[in-house]
Amino acid sequence: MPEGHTIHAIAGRIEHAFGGTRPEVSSPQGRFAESAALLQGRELVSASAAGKHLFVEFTGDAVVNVHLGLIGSWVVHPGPAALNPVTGQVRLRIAGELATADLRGPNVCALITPEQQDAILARLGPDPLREDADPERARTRIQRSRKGIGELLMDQAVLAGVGNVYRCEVLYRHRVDPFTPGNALKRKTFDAMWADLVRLLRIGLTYNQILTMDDQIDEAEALIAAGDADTVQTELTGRRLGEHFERRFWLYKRTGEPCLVCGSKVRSQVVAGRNLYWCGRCQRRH
DNA sequence: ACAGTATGGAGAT
DNA sequence: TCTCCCTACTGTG
Repeated sequence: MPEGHTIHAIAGRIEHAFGGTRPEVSSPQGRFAESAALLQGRELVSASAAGKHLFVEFTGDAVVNVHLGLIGSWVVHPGPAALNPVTGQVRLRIAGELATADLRGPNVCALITPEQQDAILARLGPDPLREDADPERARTRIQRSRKGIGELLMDQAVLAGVGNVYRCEVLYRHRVDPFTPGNALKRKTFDAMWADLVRLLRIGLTYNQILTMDDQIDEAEALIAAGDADTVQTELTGRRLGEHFERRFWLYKRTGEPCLVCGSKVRSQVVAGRNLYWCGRCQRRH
């Protein structure tokens, strides 16, 4: 269930739970056992995210690089390992007195060096969730490309952290035809979509849920303004995953159903390896 | 029991 | 463009 907001949320929880401590590191499943043994007894310095990549840094220039892929998950449970029995395929477990974090089904779980981490960072486009993101890098690449914007948004070298739901929904929110060539996309349109992604991903990160409907966004921002966000971000496990708001989108997985604005049937087609949903009437080149 | 699905991406062809 | 990997859960027989 991971787009960039999920990965940043996990990094925050890992750092909050284990930063500055020397947790137990193990691989109940066995597939990361050798590396886990090397990390045992070291201090966990920090956890951070870039796009959909997660980095957990330990002392001694050891970095665990995790990529959840399509089906991975990393859940931080309250309480020590003794109170959290292993179930299923746990590739990596990090456990301390206060929390236990179980990683399952990752696409990547590897022990790397800081240099290798730099190499990964270098090939990622700007991440709307990072303060150091430079949207001009993404804009330049898009405006030099003849590929459709619906394809470019999924290219992590162009823009890091956006996945299939945010791609479909942000294009709809700005009424942009997904097949608009990058070099035909207006600068103003890109700037507006980038600003929107920054906003949407932040809300998604805070509530552990992708929200793209205006009424839900307004409600979430009101809760954040009222201080609710502090509660959410300091909880070990975050909000009960996906339960805080009703699951509802403009287009995502609504093939054949009426567009919520014009009523014409939502269309879908595989683009960049995943199902793209769009409205052929509302979304235009601009 | 088995098939199908999932907010991803790499490598082969 | 296809094929494969990773895991858990849902629906069907």
